[in-house]
Amino acid sequence: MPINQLRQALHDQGLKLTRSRLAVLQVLAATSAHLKVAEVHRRARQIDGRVGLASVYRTMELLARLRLVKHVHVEHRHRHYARIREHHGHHLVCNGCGLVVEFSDCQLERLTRALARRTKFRIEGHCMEFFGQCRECRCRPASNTARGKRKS
Amino acid sequence: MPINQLRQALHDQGLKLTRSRLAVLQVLAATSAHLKVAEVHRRARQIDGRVGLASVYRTMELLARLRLVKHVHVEHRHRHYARIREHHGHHLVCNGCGLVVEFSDCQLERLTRALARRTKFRIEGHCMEFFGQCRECRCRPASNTARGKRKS
DNA sequence: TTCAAGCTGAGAAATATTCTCACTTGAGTC
DNA sequence: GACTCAAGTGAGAATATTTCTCAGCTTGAA
Ligand SMILES: [Zn+2]
Ligand SMILES: [Zn+2]
Ligand SMILES: [Zn+2]
Ligand SMILES: [Zn+2]
Repeated sequence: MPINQLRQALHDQGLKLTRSRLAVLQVLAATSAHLKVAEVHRRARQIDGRVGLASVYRTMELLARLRLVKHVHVEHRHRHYARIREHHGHHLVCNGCGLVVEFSDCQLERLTRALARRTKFRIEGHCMEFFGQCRECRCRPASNTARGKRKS
Repeated sequence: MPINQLRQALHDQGLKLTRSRLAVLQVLAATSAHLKVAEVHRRARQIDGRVGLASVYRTMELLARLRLVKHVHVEHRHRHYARIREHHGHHLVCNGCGLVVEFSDCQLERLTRALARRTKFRIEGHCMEFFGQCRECRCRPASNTARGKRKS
């Protein structure tokens, strides 16, 4: 999302484009892996040393509300986020290096309808994720720091 | 899963069927909603007052390893589990009362193959969940304690 | 420049989960 | 039943993550 469009989106809700938010956005723009909040914070500080952890939490929550990021359900104790670029995006996640590939052709409409009919639920949404090993991690199984990324 | 089959499954791994585990299993057998660990603990204590919280955590982890329960990705701060009955089960979750309906016809094989081809990932698994309102909660939107269940 | 929300960072607080350890128990063997 | 011992336990401490609080700072508009 271009920065001016974002500024507009924030403005529409009476929100400001602040130092901290800019730093976090730069961090997200520079990676294609999912990150835990503490890691976003660490990287944001390299851009602007004054950014506080609480603000990163607040910003990630805001970005999730604006649908610019999304939880990834890796089985860690902490929350991981990945960027969203596509409108109705789902994620394919590499268990080795954290690389995230997005796709939007989830083809779940038919399943949704069938389930709704069968269960009498009003279905309001779904989450779907795939996980595995990316090409790079598959070819280099010994190293667990592919792409120079540490665990995060 | 009948109790003797479970005893056998535990035995095969050198594990025991203990008081705490039995209490947790009874709790799970008695509900069709997803539960957070603290709630499983509360209910287990009604069956056997000596059950400790740590044991419930350990038991849920064990049951997840045995594929008898599974995480549900509700957006709370704590972990929720739901029973698994079907072999390759996915969950449809009611946001109102926590009711979980299981289904296994996920029809993702084709999508999996297409994604693998396109991204060069080796795909090792997926998670998929649907959420919405069950019939009962849809008809009674004012109350948030449908089925006498409190938040958990 | 001035102003008023909106935001901020720091640290405290709340909450969830894991760990530790001395004691207990389940289940096999006699 | 009594004996054995590894597996399991409960209590509470420890750890980790996330949220809250609040006095002061910033952003964006006038
Ligand atoms: Zn990888
Ligand atoms: Zn979808
Ligand atoms: Zn319901
Ligand atoms: Zn499936």
